Amino acid sequence: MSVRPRKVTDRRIILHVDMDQFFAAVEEREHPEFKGRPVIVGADPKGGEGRGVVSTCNYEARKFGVHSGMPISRAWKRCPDAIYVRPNFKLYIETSTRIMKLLRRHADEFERWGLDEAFLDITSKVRNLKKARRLAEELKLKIYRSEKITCSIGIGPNKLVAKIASDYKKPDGLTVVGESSVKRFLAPLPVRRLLWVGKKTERRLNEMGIKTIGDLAAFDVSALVERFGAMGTQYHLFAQGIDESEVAERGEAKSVSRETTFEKDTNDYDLVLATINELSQEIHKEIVEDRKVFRTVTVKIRYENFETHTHGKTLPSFTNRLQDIQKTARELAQNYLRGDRMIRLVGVRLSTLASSKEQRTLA
DNA sequence: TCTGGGGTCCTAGGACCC
DNA sequence: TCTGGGGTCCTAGGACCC
Repeated sequence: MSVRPRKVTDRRIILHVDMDQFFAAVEEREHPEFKGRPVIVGADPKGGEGRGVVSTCNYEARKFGVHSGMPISRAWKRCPDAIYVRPNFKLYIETSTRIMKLLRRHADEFERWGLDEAFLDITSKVRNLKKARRLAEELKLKIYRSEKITCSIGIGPNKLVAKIASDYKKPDGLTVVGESSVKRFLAPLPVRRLLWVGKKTERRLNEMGIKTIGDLAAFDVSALVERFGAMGTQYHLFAQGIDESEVAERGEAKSVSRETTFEKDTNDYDLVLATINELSQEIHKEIVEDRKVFRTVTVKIRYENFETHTHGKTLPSFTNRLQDIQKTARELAQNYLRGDRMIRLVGVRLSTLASSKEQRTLA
C-alpha cells in the first residue's frame, strides 16, 4: 500500500450518512402493522417498573417527548400505549452490514461509526459539491429501494462538518456545506452539537458564557486551554470548523466486555460471583471464536447509588483460558463485596488483546 | 426522571528502569 | 545524604460516542 500523506491544503469532500431512527425503522419495516403508531425499542418497561433505557424510538413516539437514552420507566409514563420492543441486534447487524457494503463501494475511504452511521471520503469520486449532492441523492434512493429505510446525509469539507450537517435536517434530509459557508453554518448552533462536547463540557462552557459554536470560536484560546487542557485547543479548532482527521476504517477491537444490571439491587454476593462466572464464559467464547488472547482482566462494580468502580489486573503473559478470566475476575471483585453494600451492576472486560497468531511471536 | 450495554480515548499518578 | 530527567508500563476514573 502506498502511503502519500495528504497535504493540509488538499480539499476534501466528506459525506456522513446517518440512518433515521435505525432500530425503530427496521422494526417498522418488519412489522407493517406498527406503521403510524409510536414504537419504542429498548428495555422491557414492565408496566413502568422496568430498568434500563430507550434505545431508539420513532417520530410518533418523539411527539410524546420520548427520546433515546431516556429511562424506560419514564417513557412508559409519557406513552403507555406505544409499542415496546426488545432490540433484535441480529436483525440490525444484518441490515447494517448490507447498507455498509453498499456505501463502501462509493467511497475512496470508508469509516463505519456504530451500526447506523458512516463517513465516506468521496474526494476523487466527485469533482464538485453539485456532483457530491447527486451522489448523496443516489445513495439515499438505493438504500431506500433495497432496505425501505430512510437516512439523512451531510456533506462538508471534513468529518466534523459533515456529521453536524447530517444532523441539521432530519429525517430523510440532505445538507451540503461548502468550505466558504462553514463558519456561517456553525456559528448559530449550540456548542453541544460539536463532536466530543457532551453534557459535562456543555455545562462548563455555558458557565463561561459560551452558548453557541460562534461564541466558542470567538473565545480566547489560552483561557480555553487553562480550563480544558489540550482539549481546549481542539474545541477551539472545531468551533472554526477545522478538523483534519482522516476517514479510516477502524482496526480490531482493543477490548471485549460484558456487563449486566441486576433486576433488583443485590447484596447476595454468591449471585454476584455466579454472574461474574457467566459473563466470563460469554467473553471467553467470543475471544476464542475470534482467535484472540488477552493479558488484562478488569471488573466493574456499580453500587445502588450509581457509584461505579473498576479494578483491573494485567497478567504476566497472554492467555485465553476461561479459568484465568474467572479466577482473576473473582479476586478483583472481592474488594467490593463487603459491608453488605447493595450492588446494581457487575461487568467483566478483557484488554491488552492480541491475535493468537501474533501471540506466538510476542511470547 | 433515576439512569443499558458495547466500545474508545485521555489524564494523572505511581512503579520501575536507566 | 540527598536525589535529576526521561521513558514505559500499569491502574483508576471520567467523558464521550452510538
